[in-house]
Amino acid sequence: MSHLSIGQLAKRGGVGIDTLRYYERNRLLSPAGRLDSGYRRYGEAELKRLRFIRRAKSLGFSLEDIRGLLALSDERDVAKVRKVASDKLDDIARRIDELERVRAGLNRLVAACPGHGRADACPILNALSGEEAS
Amino acid sequence: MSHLSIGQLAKRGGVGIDTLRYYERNRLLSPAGRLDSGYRRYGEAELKRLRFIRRAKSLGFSLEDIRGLLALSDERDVAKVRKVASDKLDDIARRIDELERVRAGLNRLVAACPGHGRADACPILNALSGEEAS
DNA sequence: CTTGACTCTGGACCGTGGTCCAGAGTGCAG
DNA sequence: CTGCACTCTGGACCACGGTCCAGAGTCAAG
Repeated sequence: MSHLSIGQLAKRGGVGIDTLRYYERNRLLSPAGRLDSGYRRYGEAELKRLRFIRRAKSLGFSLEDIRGLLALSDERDVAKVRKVASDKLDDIARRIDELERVRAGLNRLVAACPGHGRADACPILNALSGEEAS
Repeated sequence: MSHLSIGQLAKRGGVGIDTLRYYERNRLLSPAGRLDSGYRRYGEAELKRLRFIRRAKSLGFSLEDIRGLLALSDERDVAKVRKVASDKLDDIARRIDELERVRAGLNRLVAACPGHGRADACPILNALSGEEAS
């Protein structure tokens, strides 16, 4: 059952050993057991859990989010899982909107800047130091 | 010329006193001078520079970017200013693309999840713990 | 048995952008 | 002159997600 050392799990999960110990400290992933020596032992369940964590992270969930998702998954609470995912989606949408807003403003400035000539005529510098609101 | 105390500059710039001292430590904004007591004194130039910093920050520039922009502005190097802004625009576009990618993936999962029923049938949990790549 | 690779622990450190603290000194209004 | 608000310094601390370290102990192949 628990046939993986921490190094082997790290390799199979594509993370560093320190990351696994960090996850353990932060109650995301604990070893299935320990040898008498204190060496951690992991099994297939832990590998699956580690992959869950990695996938969720790549979808933009924080480790705290993931701790919640794992708990909901253990409780098999589909409605709450959906809510967490849906909230994260809103969060991502907000971040995109904000970046789009910034992009539009900056794009306008870059487009208006000839890239040469007097500094006084550079719309970028003017917008940054200028009197009027951006 | 240097009629502003740190507290007054902080108020007029909309930042905290500690932020000004932090900017000074990080070579972004230094006082115009000091009183014999060691109290910092700022003038209009520093207020303008502070507003420049705040505007640039709101456009997504890091403090390190801003340090560069301020130097370029002092050198009146319009071409380089334009390049920095243009690079930042690329950076923002990349971040937006990445978020869009994540949003699409998560959106697909949320849309497919009925929000009730067996946990085994929840596409979100399945995607996170599942065997196939997301 | 030896050797080399692995693992253990607790704690320090990274970058980013500040924020907060104690203890001492200063500026200004009344 | 008193009192209170302000400012000074150096350093610690926050979140986030790890990464790295020393010094000691362990495992497994040869």
